[in-house]
Amino acid sequence: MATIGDVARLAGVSRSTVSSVLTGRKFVAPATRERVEDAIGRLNFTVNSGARALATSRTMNIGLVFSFRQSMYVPSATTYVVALAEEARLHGYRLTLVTGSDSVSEIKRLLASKSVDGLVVMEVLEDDPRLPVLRDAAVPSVLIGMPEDSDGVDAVDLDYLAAGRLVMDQVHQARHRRVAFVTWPTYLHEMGATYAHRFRTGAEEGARELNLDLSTFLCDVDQTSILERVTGIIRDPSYEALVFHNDAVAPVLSTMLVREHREDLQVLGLCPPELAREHWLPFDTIDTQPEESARTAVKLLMRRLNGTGTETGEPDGIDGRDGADCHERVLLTPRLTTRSPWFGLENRDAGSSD
Amino acid sequence: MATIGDVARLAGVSRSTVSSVLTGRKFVAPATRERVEDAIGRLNFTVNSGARALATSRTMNIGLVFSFRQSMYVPSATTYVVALAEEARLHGYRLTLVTGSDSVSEIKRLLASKSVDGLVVMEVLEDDPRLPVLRDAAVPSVLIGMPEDSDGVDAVDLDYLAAGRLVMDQVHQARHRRVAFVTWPTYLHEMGATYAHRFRTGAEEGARELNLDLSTFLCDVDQTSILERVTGIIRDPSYEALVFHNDAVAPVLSTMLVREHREDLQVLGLCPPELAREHWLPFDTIDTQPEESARTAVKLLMRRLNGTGTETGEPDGIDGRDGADCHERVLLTPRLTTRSPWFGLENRDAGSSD
DNA sequence: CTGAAAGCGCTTACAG
DNA sequence: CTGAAAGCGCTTACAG
Repeated sequence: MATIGDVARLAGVSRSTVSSVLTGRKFVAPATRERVEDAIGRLNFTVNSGARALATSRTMNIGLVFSFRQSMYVPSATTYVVALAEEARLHGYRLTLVTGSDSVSEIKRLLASKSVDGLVVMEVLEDDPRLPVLRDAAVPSVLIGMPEDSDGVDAVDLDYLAAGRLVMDQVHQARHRRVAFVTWPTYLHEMGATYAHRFRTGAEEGARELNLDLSTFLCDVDQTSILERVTGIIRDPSYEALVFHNDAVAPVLSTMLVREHREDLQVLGLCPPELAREHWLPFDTIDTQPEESARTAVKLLMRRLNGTGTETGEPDGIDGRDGADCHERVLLTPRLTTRSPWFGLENRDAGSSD
Repeated sequence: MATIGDVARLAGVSRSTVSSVLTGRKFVAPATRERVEDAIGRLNFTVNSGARALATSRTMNIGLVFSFRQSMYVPSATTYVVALAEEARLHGYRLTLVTGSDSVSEIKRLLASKSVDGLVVMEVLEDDPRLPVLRDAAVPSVLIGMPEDSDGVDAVDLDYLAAGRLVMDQVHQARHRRVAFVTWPTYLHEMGATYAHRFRTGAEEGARELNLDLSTFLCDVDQTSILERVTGIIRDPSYEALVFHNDAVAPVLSTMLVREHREDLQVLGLCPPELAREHWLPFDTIDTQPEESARTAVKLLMRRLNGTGTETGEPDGIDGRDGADCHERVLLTPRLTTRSPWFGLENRDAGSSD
C-alpha cells in the first residue's frame, strides 16, 4: 500500500508538501498541488488512518454506545444506528459500536485508548451511571434521551412530555373520559428510562388537567402479558380510549379490536415509524422521530468537535443559545399522524398537527 | 493521558519492557511484570489504539458492511449487528459501521486507509459488485449470504435451499396440494439477494418433487401490496397452504385469517426470531438464525486473522476441511418451530424438527 | 511557496 | 531477562 513517501517521490516533492495538500491547511501552488493529486490518484493512495490519528489525535471515529438491555425494542434501534452512521459519514466520521452490558467500563476503555473523538449514547437513564464518565471525558458526548440533569453533555430527544399531553388532548377532543394507558414494564420505569417516565408524566399531567379518568398499566413486552392486558382493557366497555407507549402493543392490537368488536375504542400510540410502516395500524400515532434525533445528535457532536457550526450550516432545529460552556438540550416537537378508516385496505397517512 | 513512557518511568523500567508485558509476547520476570502492572493500574493506562495500529498494522477493528437498501427489513438487522458486535468483542475486536449506498467505494476507502483488519458483509447478492473488491483485499472477509461463487472469502448463511424444501415437505405431510408462495419483491430477486432466490429455488424444487401445485407471488413490502395479495389468496378457497418468505406478510396475517375465517389454511413462513417474538404468529415458522449466522461469521474471520482456530476453540458447526487456501461455506440447518393453537391466548413454542 | 526535522505512542528486532 | 534504537505513516512548527 502506498504511503505519503511514495506519493512525494512520484510527484517530486517533499512529504510535507503532500501532507499539506492532504490536509488542505496550507497553501500549495496550484501546479504542485496538481502533480501531487495526480500522484495520489495513480497510486490510489489514502491516508493511513492510524498514522493520522496518532499525529493529529483525531480518530475521525465516533463511538455509539447502546447497551441493549434485554427489554429494549431492538428493531427500532436500527433506524437510529443507520441514521447516525449516515450523518456521521456526511461529516467524514465513522461509527464504532460499543455494546455489551457493562458499558461503563467499555466506555472508559474506549476513551482511554483514544479510539473515538466523541460519543453518542442511546437508552439514557435518569441517574445514568455513564453520565459521570461522559462528563469527565476528554471528548464530547451527546445523549439521545433527556435526563433531568444532562450537565456536561448535549442531549436530544423527542419531547415525550409534550407527547403525553398531546395524546391526552386528543382524547379530550374526542369527548372521551375514561382512558387506559399501557406503558412500558415496571423495571423500565424503575431503571429510569427517560422516554418512559417523561411520556408517562406528560400523560398523567395532561389527564389531570383535562379531568380525564386515567388508569395506568405497566406492562411487560412478552406476548402473554400484552395479550392478557390488552384483552382485559378491550373487554371492559367502560374504557373509551386506549393509549399505549409500549411497542409490543401495536402488533396485536388490530386483531384484538376486530375479534372483540371494539372498533369504537379510540386508540392512540407512541410508536417508531417502522412499526407504523410494517404493521397494520389503523389508529393515530405519534412518531418517535428516530432519524431526526439521530441527525441532530451528530450535528451537536460536530459542533463541539469543529468549534461552532458545521460546514453544512447550523443544525436544523437547534436554537443558537450556545454559550462557550453551555450544553444543549434539544427537544423535538411531537407530531400526530392520523390514519384513516378502520380496517380499510388503504392506510394513508393524513396531515400532521401539533 | 498516560503513555507507555509514564508507565516505564513509574515502574522504573524501559519502555520496551512495558511493551513486553502489554503484548505478552516476551517473557518478563514476575517481579518486573508486577511493578509494571501496578504502574499501569495506578496511571489507568491503556494502549493508544492508533499508535498500536501504526506499529503493528493491526487495528483490532472489523468493518461491518451493510448498505441498507430501501427494501430490506430493517428491524431484523439489529439482531445481526448486536450479535456481531458482541462476538467481536469477545475476541477483542470492535465493529466499525460501513453504511451508505455506494459501499464499493466506501469499502475501498476503508481498506486503503487500513482502518479494519477484516470485513463482514451483509445483504450479499449473486454477482455482488463488492465481491471482486473483497477478493483483492489485503484483509479477509466473510459474507453473511451465500452467492454461487464465494471464492476468496468465507461465507455463512441459513441453508435457504433446505429451508424451501423443508417447508414444502410440511405442506406435503399435511396432505395439502395447492399452495400459494408469497416471496420478496421482484427487484430483490432481480438484484439477486441470495436468501430470496435460494429459498425460492428450494421451495419450487421441493414442490415439483412432491407434486404440489405451487403458485409463486413476488410481492412488494408495502401495506397496500401485502394486504391486496394476502387477501386475494385467503379468499381463494382452493388454496390449502400459504407459504411466505417476506417479512411484511407476518404482521397482517393473523388479522386477515380471522376476518376471512380461514383458520383452516396452513400457514408456514420463514421469519426472523424477533418478528416471531414480537408478533402474534399462530403458525409455524423457520427461524432465520441471525445470531448463529453472526457468531459464525465472526469466528470464521477470527480464524483467518489468528491463523487456525481461535482461543475459544473451533467455531461451532464449522467442519474442519480448511485447506490453507480453501474458503469456507457454512450452511446453517433450518429448524421448524411449530406453534400451538390458533388464536389462543398462549403462543408457546414447541420442539423443533429438521 | 517548499523542505528537513522532530514528534505522535507504540512495537520489535537486536545487543547486551 | 532488560534496554537503546529504529521504525510504523503521518502532521506540524520552523527555517529558508
